[in-house]
Amino acid sequence: MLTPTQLCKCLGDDIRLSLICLLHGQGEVCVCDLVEAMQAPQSTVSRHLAQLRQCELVVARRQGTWMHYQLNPALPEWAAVAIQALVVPARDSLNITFPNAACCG
Amino acid sequence: MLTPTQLCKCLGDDIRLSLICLLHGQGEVCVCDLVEAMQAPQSTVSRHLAQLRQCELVVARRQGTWMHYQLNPALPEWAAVAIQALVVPARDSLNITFPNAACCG
DNA sequence: TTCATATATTCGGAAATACGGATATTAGCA
DNA sequence: TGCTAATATCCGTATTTCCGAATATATGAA
Repeated sequence: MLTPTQLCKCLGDDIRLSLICLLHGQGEVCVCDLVEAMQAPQSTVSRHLAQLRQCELVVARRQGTWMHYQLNPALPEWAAVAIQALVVPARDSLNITFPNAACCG
Repeated sequence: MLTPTQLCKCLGDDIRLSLICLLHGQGEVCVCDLVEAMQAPQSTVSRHLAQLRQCELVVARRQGTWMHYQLNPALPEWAAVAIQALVVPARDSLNITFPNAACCG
């Protein structure tokens, strides 16, 4: 089960926190969009997504060859509150911009 | 200035998060009490306190040979909210118990 | 001064984490 | 089947973080 220390470790990385920002309030997002938004190698993004999955901060759904990620809708209340508090300032400091197009329609 | 990533990095360690829990809602606490509560070497506790100071999560006040730490009362609002959300579950998962005595009266 | 106490810093080594190219896996399609 | 696209995993390396004994610093008291 998710502990506060684990949550903080997970969010204490620019790439992972950016991914959480991209997913927050967005419903499902496809990996290719996340890779494009991050401008980082695909293996790097995938590795960080795996870590977020491992901590159960996000959940994935396969649709054909695509994977759609979203924030885990069943987060513990305290975790949802903490994430909510962090996302707004993180969007600023990390300069998050959502890619305008969906790669997988 | 404190960024969300920095805050999370700081809190993503059992010792540092425990220190924050010990300070939260306690006013000032002396280092010797923190060392006793943590049951960790003095140099370890001091090093982590320095990191928390560096991020401005805590502030210190010298009184003679003693140092008194407290949560930075001027934290950005979002940081205060995030910490508040984390402290309660952290007290459970980290098994925080405040030492009954003050070493420095 | 000198000593004792409280705390901070240094430092070398161990452990954990991050990286990204290469490769493996999975699914759809011809 | 065989091919392609999307994603995940592997693996050697580089970087970061953590540890705690030893040492340094700062303060008060004798």
